[in-house]
Amino acid sequence: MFTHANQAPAVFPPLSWPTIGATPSITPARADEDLKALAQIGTKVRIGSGKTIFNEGDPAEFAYRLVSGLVRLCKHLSDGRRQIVQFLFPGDFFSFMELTDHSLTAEAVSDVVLISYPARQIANLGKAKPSVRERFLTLLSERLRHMHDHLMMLGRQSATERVASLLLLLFERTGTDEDETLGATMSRQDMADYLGLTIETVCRVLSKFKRQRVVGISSTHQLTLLDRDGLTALAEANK
Amino acid sequence: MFTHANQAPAVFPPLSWPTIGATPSITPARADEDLKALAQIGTKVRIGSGKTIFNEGDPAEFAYRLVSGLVRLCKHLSDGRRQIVQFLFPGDFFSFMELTDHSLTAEAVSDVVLISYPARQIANLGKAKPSVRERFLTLLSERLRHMHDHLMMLGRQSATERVASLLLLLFERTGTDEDETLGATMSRQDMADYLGLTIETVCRVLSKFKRQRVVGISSTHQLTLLDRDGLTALAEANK
DNA sequence: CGCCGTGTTGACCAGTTTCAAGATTGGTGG
DNA sequence: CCACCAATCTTGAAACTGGTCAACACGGCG
Repeated sequence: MFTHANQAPAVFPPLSWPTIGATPSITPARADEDLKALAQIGTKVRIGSGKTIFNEGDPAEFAYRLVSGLVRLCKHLSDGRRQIVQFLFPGDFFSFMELTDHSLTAEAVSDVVLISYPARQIANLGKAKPSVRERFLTLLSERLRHMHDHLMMLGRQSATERVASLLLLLFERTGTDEDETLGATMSRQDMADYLGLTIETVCRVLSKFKRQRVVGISSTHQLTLLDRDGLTALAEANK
Repeated sequence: MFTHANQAPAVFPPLSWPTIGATPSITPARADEDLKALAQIGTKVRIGSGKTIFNEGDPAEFAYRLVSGLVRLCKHLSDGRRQIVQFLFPGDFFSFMELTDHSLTAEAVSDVVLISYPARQIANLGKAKPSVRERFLTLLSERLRHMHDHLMMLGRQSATERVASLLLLLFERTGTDEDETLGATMSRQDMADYLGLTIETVCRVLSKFKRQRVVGISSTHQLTLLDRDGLTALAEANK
């Protein structure tokens, strides 16, 4: 259902840590070791499409790694407004390093398989293995950086730029090449709530992209990447 | 020039870590110890208003703590659009835990005094004292949470709600009480770039607030907090 | 086969931006 | 000390982007 982003033909779960910037102190051997240690304490969980994994405010008793499917992390306002803060793809860790309560709600966008790790054991592992802690820290930093881009997008970019950016992200993270169809599928509402737009605006921009032959839209609303460079040009703004 | 947020009448720099959520494992004694260790490796620096402290992409050779004044962290687009990601107040740490390069530009909003710590020594201190590392990690987590709120603001809130939120933040962080005037001062452009709005919109909203007697605006554009509850109601949206 | 949920499109509307004209303050130099 | 200039803030009017409301299309499912 989902393709794994740029990864060696690995079985579930992906056997590597997410690619992160050069971290000289962490050798591949060490990485594998860490992964093994983690594997010891994880439990596989299945979640149906649309189900809530945890709510904002719940005590953060587990950390997770997504194996397959798509998850959204979002924030809700009392009047129903919603902002999606992050989409999670297979291989992604989430809810690590939460202080005490979850600061976001996690929901399954599709049927999902994930591995849950008791927070307590993660903490212990962190104490025992500095390299693991180091790695989560790096993950946090990366997250922060992505957040900066998201802020810029919501604060300063047009609807066209936003939609183009999201599509690029989706094609990127699912390893979709030109002329391939996006494996991951999400509703227009999800796109809109990630982009700070309405469903209708997302639709209109997608229609425009279709007319411009940058993406294809099938009868079942599946998206095909037709012209990556064209899309990149539309997302523009990148720096 | 700047008042310190809810802090004991302390000399510069504030002698406490920023208040963070309950962290049972860190005792006050330990905290003081950490601060002392940090103080060993810091150097005081003075930066003039408007000057750049570091640019996005520069190698991250130092971490900082703001002593007095106001700093903005921002991202620039090639066409000049700008998004302010965070304002820093006295006592705030920044640029800790950067991977290799700075992901944001830091500029002095006012004349500023800060303490710079060589990244290398911070790393060493982190290795030697897990409690320090723990603390920076918590700071990162807190930052991430605040970022979620900022995202929601830019993605889903009206101009009125945004301006009200920023004012609340400023009054809060500078410890301004009702009928007091905001110590920290920033241009309308800075407000606009934090809020994802234009100068003119910020002006209009502020004028409205003035008419509603929620804030006062002096002839030198200084802001006075008149009705905190009124402002809170306007920021609404909170959850 | 026909309903239901989601996506698409159009017409109209609202909030925000853009453009442009003052107003006010602070600084500079006569 | 005052006139003038530059920078910033404020306000108004018009333009525009994106939002709202509403109709319709279409595929999935009972």
